[in-house]
Order: sequence, then C-alpha cells, then structure tokens
Amino acid sequence: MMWAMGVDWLTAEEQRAWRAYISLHRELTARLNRQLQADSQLSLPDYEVLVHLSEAPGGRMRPYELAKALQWEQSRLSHQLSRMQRRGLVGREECTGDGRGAFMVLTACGLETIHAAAPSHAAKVRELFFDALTPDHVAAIAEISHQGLAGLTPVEPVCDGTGESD
Amino acid sequence: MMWAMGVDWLTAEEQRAWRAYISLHRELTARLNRQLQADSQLSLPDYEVLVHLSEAPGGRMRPYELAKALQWEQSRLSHQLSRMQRRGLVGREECTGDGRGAFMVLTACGLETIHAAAPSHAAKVRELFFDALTPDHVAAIAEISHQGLAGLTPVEPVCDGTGESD
DNA sequence: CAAGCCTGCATGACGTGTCATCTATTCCGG
DNA sequence: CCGGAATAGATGACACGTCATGCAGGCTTG
Repeated sequence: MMWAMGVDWLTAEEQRAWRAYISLHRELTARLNRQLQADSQLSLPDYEVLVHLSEAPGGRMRPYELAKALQWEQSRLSHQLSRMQRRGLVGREECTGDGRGAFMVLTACGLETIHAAAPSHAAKVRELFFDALTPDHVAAIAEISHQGLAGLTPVEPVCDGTGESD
Repeated sequence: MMWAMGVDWLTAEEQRAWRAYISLHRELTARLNRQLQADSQLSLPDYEVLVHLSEAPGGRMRPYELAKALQWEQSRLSHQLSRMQRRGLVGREECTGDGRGAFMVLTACGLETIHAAAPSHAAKVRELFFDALTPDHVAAIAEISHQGLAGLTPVEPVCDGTGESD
C-alpha cells in the first residue's frame, strides 16, 4: 500500500496554491455571509438577487432574465425565489403577454432590506477584498475574471454530447 | 421610489470585477464537480477528504486533524465523513488512548477510488486553472492565496511535509 | 479526588445547490 | 390548423454547509 502521496498530479507548489485558493475563497464568502446574516438576515445569494432586482427598471424582472444576469441555473433561482417570496422579500406577478412566465418584483420590504444591507456589505467586500489586495492584484483578478479562465467561462448549456471531449 | 442603482457602494468597475470573480469561481468548481461526479462518483469535498487521508501515514487521521488540514468546520467534516462512511469510502476506528476521539481510515475502496479519480481530476484542475492562466496570474493568485486576503484569514498550517513557517 | 472546564465529535434543523423530471405555453413548419 | 420542438418555470429528491446543541471523555485546580 502506498500511502504517502503521489495521488495528485499537480506539483507540490500547485497543490499548495490550489488548496490555498479554495480555502481562501471559502473563508471570504463565509465571512461575507456571516456579516450579511448578522446585519440584515440575508444570505449572499439573497443579496445578489435583491441587488439585481433593485437595479432593474421598476424593480421587476423575468426569472429567466435574472438567471442570465446572475449566471445562475434556472432551478437554483427558482428555489431561491420561492424562499425569498416566503420571506416577503420578493413578489410574483403574472406576465400578461407570456402565459408561462412571471415577473418577480421587489417588495417594499425587499427594497428596504437591500438598502439597509448594502452599505455595510459593500464596505465588507471592500475591506476583505479590494483593500486587502494591491492594485496589481486587483487588476490581475479583474482581468482573469473577465476573460474567464479557459475562455470557457460562459457556462453555456451542456449541449447534447456529440462526443464532446472534455 | 428610486429604482435604478445606487444600492451598492462599490464602483461600477469594482462591482463588475467582484461579480465576475464570484461567477467564475462558481463555474470553475461546478465543472470540477461535474467531472469528478461523472468520472468517479465523487464530489469535490469527497475528493479533498480522500486526498488528505491518502497522504496521511497509514491512511488514518483523527477527524480534528483532518478538519485543521482541510480548514473545515468540525461539523461539516463530521457530516461529510458520515456520508462517506455510508458509501464505504472511509471507515471509523476507535481511538485507544483517547476515549472520545476516533480515527478515520481510508478503506480499500476509498483508496482505489482516489487513485482512479486523481489523474483526470488533476488534469482538469490544470486545464481549467493553471493552464488557463499566465504564469504571472498564477503567481499573483498563489501570492494572494498564501498570504490571505486581509491578513485576517487564519489560513494557518497548510500541513506540508517540509516544515515551513508562515 | 471532586467540580468544572475544555476537547472531540455527533446530531437535528434548516438554508442552499444540483439534477432529473414535469407542466404549460409559445413558436414554427407543413 | 396540427404536431413537434423549444421556452419558462416549478418541483421533489438528495447532497452539501452552518448553526446550535448535546454529550462523553480528558484536564486542571483546589
């Protein structure tokens, strides 16, 4: 039995970097989550939805638009919206003109909540992320994030597999 | 009602970078997850646990050691280990010498699974992460990850054979 | 050595995320 | 107009994560 390593085919340095990256990201989002939760009873996903909705004209958006804007899977969004509706953060309106769809609208409560939550959350993001990095690092991350890692970023649909090599 | 923005106190550019970063990370881990799942019926968390266990002498570790190495919350690990035990990937042994604790051991199945999963997973990580970045970007991320974002990140001991202070 | 605290770990409740599946509509071609 | 495909969305099952809590076994101190 060969315990002792050799399991991963990344170099030791790559492993260290990769694991550190994963841990750091988790730690970062965990802190943001906790702060949001403590200050505003919101989760990070809640916040993202509310921000997008509040930026939309009329505070209303079709779920599919929201999904595209957030780059979320439709079903994730659907669940999320249900939960948020239960809590009164968003409301559902029928979509005249397209019988299958709907409109999600920001409620007064949702608007109030996001307005109350935004300042401290943004401050926290700035504190933990932007202020903690050198301008060079910020630039690097921005560049990487915008171009997508393997040019593959745009999730696309996992199309029918016509032998799609992975 | 003031729809139309102003909710976030990050600059437009910061928002773009931040959101892109979040989306990119999600997409990256989602792909790794899917690949692992398809190839080896493992999740990323499963994989991480198996790797650490397989690197431990004897393939055995105390849960609290594992938690520290992975930088996971204890309760998360506990749940994870239960699930993995149910699937036969790990086993539990009593810890003589400390009545409250236990040892988690890699089972034959777990060992086989991780050995089978590692090559393609490592290749995928390399493909999506390391190969997709310029050396400069890799260096930047490594630097950021290792030093932690706000110096607040208790990214303590990254247990590494060759002792190295932080 | 007894009282109390700290540790190691499990567990139940609940929010979150994904996948597969299902429905209802709309769209499009014949 | 009919039938099939694509679209919009919901939903149930189940994995994952966190929090709060419980608890037994070690440790410390008087």
